[in-house]
Amino acid sequence: MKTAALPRQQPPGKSPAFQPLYRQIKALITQSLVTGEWRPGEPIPSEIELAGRYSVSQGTVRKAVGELAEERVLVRQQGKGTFVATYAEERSQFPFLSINPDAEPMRELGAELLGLERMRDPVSARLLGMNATASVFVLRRILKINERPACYEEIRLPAARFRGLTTGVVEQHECMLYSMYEARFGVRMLQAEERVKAVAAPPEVAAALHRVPGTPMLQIERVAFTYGREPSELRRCYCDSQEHHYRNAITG
Amino acid sequence: MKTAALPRQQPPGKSPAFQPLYRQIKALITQSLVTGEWRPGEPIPSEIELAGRYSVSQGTVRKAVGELAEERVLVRQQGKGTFVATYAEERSQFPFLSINPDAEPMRELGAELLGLERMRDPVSARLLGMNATASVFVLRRILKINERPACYEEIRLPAARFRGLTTGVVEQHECMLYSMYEARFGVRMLQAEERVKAVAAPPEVAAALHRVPGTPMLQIERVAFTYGREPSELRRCYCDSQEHHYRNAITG
DNA sequence: AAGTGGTCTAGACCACTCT
DNA sequence: GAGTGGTCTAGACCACTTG
Repeated sequence: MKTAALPRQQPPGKSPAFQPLYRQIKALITQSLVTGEWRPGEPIPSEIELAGRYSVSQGTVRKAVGELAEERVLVRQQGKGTFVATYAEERSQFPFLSINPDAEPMRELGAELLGLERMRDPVSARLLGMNATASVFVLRRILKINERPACYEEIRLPAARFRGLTTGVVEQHECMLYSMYEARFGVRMLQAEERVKAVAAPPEVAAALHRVPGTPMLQIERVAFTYGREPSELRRCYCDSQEHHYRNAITG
Repeated sequence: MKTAALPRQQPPGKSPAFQPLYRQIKALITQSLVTGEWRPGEPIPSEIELAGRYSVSQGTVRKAVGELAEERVLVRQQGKGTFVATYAEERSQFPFLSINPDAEPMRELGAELLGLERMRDPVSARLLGMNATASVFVLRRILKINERPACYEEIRLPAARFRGLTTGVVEQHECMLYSMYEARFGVRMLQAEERVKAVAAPPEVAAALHRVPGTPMLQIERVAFTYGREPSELRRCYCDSQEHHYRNAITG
């Protein structure tokens, strides 16, 4: 059986930047996602078509698509095709939400919008990889789990990426912010990093969650990333953990 | 090219319990790990040998081993072989540790043993999947990060699995409990689930960590699982989050 | 040089979905 | 029945490690 006489972008061996063929294919597919050639919810070409397009075997395409599927960038459905992942129709509700009720199951998520403003904030701008003078949107809301207030959230978004954001847009999508980001602004969040601390609730947070000031609460700081690991959202969340907890599954 | 005329343990199709061949191979390999045929740190047979042993192709073995490597049950080393994962020589220090210093990098982990007792505890026994009258070891200690006290931990272990545990054994392995479990008792932890809350520090915890009672602290409850997802360790940790935080990376 | 895992191909058959 | 992803095989070549 003859071997692929295909042009490799990097010769194997010494080169530190060498990537196997399937990684190169993976990068090409990712590129098509970034440029919007295939949009969330849409099918991408079949494996056989992609193999032809990139002049590699189906197996190589499978390995590239497999990694993207593992990262939940793509979703494979046997018999139907491979689709760009989307929050819109996904049954995997509540992306990135680690807060759960202690006793009951999570039934319903709601949000009460407190305010939306646009401002300059050099610290946030830096964390979002922007120029220090760039504007950010600041959105404050109360998260309700099973109809009880659970969290006070402050969300910071780069104004450049979210041009035209209004309270109307937010209210239209209720609590499904990530679904809104994707549908209205084409920004899909893929990863997030959180830092959790225990703090005494500041007065305005305590008031909003109907607790006495100073109640111990979880303070959760999150940075969320889009394609290419670009930071595109900052959150600071104060969570009342008297009836809720932060859940995490760790693997070795 | 002829197709495998091999005995499948489950005919494909309707059967809900059907598992592809590589999963069956994976189960057989896992079995050999459970029985101790291959022990932590040791190499398992080469892919070609395994293919012969199970009468499948190397590709099928690769897929089974690949999944186990992803789950960090096995470790592949190009040119050398495939090894059973172990904490002993691993550079991946501090398994399951989510606490990090805010400012400095994590340099050094230390522990001060407060006590070890054996007792009956029906609640813990139930969580560990044991008979309610079974005994558990209770181990209390203070975790020090970069030489500063950071956490107060209570650890509960099933006495049956950890027969012969003494303070001497614990002190000999210092803070490396998981490495000790593996080396002394053949119990390797693979997964853990944590629930985090913010609470006011109880008096004895506050005293141990040199804080005033009532200081907000993270309360982290953990269940850790061995092969086959058997719960084998319970932890409750109070963590002073004034100079530390709980870190979590979430993926989609 | 021999042995190991890592990549890639080519082709077969299967299960599933849709028309 | 046609098309899709899912599994499995067989064989080639590569990179890496060890003697």
